[in-house]
Amino acid sequence: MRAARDQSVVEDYVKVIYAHTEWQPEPITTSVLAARLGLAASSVTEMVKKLGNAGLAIHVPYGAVELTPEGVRLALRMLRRHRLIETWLVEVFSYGWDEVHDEAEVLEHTLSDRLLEAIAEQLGEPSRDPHGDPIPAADGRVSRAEAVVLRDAPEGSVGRIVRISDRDPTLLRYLRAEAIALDVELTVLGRRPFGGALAVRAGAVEHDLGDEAATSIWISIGESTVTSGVPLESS
Amino acid sequence: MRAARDQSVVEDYVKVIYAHTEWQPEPITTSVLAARLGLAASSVTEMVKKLGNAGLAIHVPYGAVELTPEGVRLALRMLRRHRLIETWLVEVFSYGWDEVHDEAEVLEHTLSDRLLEAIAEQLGEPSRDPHGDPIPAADGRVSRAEAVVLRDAPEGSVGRIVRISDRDPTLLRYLRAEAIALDVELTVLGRRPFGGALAVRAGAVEHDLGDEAATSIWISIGESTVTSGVPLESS
DNA sequence: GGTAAGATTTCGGTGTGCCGAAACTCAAGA
DNA sequence: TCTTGAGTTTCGGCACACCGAAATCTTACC
Repeated sequence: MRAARDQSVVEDYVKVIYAHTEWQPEPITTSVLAARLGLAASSVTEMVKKLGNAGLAIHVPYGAVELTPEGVRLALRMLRRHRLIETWLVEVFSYGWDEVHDEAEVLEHTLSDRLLEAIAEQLGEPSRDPHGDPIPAADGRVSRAEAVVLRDAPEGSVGRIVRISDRDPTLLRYLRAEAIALDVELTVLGRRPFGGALAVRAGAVEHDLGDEAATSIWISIGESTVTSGVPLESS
Repeated sequence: MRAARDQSVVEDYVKVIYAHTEWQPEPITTSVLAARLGLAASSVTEMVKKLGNAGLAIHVPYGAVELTPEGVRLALRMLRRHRLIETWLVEVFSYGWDEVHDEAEVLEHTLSDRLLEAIAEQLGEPSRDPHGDPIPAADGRVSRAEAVVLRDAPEGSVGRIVRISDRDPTLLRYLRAEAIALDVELTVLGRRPFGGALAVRAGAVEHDLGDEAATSIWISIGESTVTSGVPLESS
């Protein structure tokens, strides 16, 4: 009976489904979802069916998985929690930005709303987390810089780093050591031949970035901002 | 597989077993344990057997349940977590002492050691929680005031309130409204006839306390302190 | 010492989320 | 159009902590 009220599995699925479309448009497939969650594909198929019954997701068999508005609301709630907690750990407890993910992964499911909102207030309702990901407001609104992933940025373009994916802590440590951080201005110099590294200039220093780095860094070429979101009410 | 590494059920059992002997000597029975945990007696019997196999408890069938040194270590660790979290919620987030229990009950299982110790440091390593319960040190030592439960205090005795059980939030709110709090000096005036209320004086005010209150308040009639505990190392 | 009441354990069974293997679907290329 | 293999779902099964009912043990009292 314990798991009956343990919402956290559902929360994880929904969060990952949503996050997948946050910086690119393709909806997620069950196998990618399985890989992200570290589960067998068969488990995910079953669970996605349950999400469907719960009104959180829509899944055409053999097709992609998409969230209902209800699912989006829950996902935004979880993303708000995750990112507020990450920010809090960095600001209040001096965690490194490469050290916050695992702790947030657990706490996002267990802090009460009351405590979470108290923390948000102490932090002054921040709008982005230490990696540049937007923190949804309590009402579900999200505002983020319009951005392209570095790999797809045209040669010669100049932009400000607005997001660095937190998927790989090793990469985060490397980037920090190289002084590649949020809000740093980057110039895309060009790509080395034969699918090689991407050459960029950050400040006065030039770097050759591998594919993992080039797909983890997002730059904003301009100052436009996108606002979206679904009200959180019934979550 | 999720529950395989979910230690929190074990942690709850061990914590309750230990807490039962914290302020009185009788070891706990499976039925009392079941009542405290809100579970069926049969479930507890089974789980206690597993605690035995795990080397955390000793249970002679049909007898009481006692912790091994290993079990005590885990229990102290959990009590430290629970009570530090309660203290933290009161100090940093202005929770009322009647509001902290449920949140702590969840978070004690989910905060990392790193975060917990950071919190302890911010609080200045407190030695007792908002209800007067001792907070075990990180090394497992416990120091608490020697105390008797109010119901058993001899008539005429004078003592300082050193602990108020947090089991019933309603009672806590009532006591707060009556200005009966930690460190208040209490005089036991006597018992009303026929198992009636216990009359006490707190400051200048007299109160008639029912049995629930009289078994929830502990007073120290002297200044002696008891230190105990088992090193926490391998927990 | 026997016995009944109460406490405790055993037993069969449940829901949940997970897994691997087998069966199935679909789309791309021949 | 047919084939094929990658991707997906179905199926049988597992571990876990739990439950109620039935069986068993203990203890207190006669």
